[in-house]
Amino acid sequence: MARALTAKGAATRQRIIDGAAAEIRERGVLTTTLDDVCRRTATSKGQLFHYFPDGREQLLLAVAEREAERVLEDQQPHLGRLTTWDAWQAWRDAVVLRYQQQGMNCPLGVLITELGRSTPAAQAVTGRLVERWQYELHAGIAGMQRSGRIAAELDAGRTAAAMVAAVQGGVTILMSTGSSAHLEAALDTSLLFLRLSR
Amino acid sequence: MARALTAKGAATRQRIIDGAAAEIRERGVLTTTLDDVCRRTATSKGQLFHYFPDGREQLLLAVAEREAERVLEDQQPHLGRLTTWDAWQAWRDAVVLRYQQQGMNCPLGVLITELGRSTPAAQAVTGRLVERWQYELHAGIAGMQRSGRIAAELDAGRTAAAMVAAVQGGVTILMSTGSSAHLEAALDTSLLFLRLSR
DNA sequence: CCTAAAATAGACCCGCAAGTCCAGAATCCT
DNA sequence: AGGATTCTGGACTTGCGGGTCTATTTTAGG
Repeated sequence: MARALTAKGAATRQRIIDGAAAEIRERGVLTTTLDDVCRRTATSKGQLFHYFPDGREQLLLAVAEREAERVLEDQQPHLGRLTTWDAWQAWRDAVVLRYQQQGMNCPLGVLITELGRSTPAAQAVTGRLVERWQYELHAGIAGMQRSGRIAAELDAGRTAAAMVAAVQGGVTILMSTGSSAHLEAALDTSLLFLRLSR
Repeated sequence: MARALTAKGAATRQRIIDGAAAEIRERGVLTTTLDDVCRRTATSKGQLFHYFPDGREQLLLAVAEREAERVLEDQQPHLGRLTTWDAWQAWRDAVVLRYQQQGMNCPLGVLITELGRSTPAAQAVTGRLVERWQYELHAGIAGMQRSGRIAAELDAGRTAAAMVAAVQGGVTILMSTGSSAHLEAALDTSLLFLRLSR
């Protein structure tokens, strides 16, 4: 892809991704058409296929990558500094708040279910996200172990994996029921577990 | 729906649901067309719309209800008899096995994400499933508390909610990455938590 | 400036799949 | 038996949306 891209072109391309992401967040992947994206971003089909020659699928993948970034960004700066119990609590609150605000639309989740089956590229996006997320939690737990606030015997890697799963599940349930009760229970129970292990 | 339904008619209707469910399990909701279902179940468009006047959406909802039943059925008899640690372990193994076999296709999950946004009926299906699932786990925990194997102070309801979320998340990650590591970590950590609390 | 490349516009094509319709076969009921 | 009802088949319509094509405008840069 030795593609020449002027500043204006790059801006348009980004505008398309952002607009598509917003549209998807509001109305879902399935009901979002390329014409919708064009209307919203004040672009034309020509431009869309100019910047995404492989069409819809390529655009969705770009959106998925962007949304995956957001997932982690929105947990910062807490996620990167899980060195005290207060920090863990702040992180927990940030996660709950973020997903309560997003409500029942999880663009990333739907994108993955739509793309994941066919494209290995989409699977890679999810894989990397889960990996990074788990890595951050792992680092947090390990740090707390070093400072003696969590028992050293605890398997930090497995516990981090379990926490990622718990949050993911809480979000999924929030998505389909509208209630954040499960997400909160999952987070609180996870934190309680970390405390208990000591 | 004061609809007359002969025995033959009811059988055909069921055959359509089963065939659609199988097709969806194999190839996904998005790529399953009504013609696919007709071909597989040796029926015609006429029949399909005869039994599901509201078309595709109504059929998908019926399939979702059926799949929701399966989710709980496949965890039995373990889920109903969580009275010993061995039983919990057997349940854990059953869940892991079931989803490993299902692989990356979670018909229910995709059905919900496709239907959930629009239809409140689909939301109700999910809601009921989560509720019943959580109820069973709650009962199991409460029983273990009564027999003194789990600390009485533990909030059984919230813990059950957290476990449902954890399993759900593990399944979601299994779906998009193909690895059951997170599901297993989530289940094992949950059980460890129950044991630890004592 | 002037030219080549990139950006933009939007009309058009085309296939697919949901949904319609009607005719004919099987069945129920009394 | 026979009329009503339900069941079945499949050809047909229709709309939507992804993707193509070409003409025009804008920008880069020498």
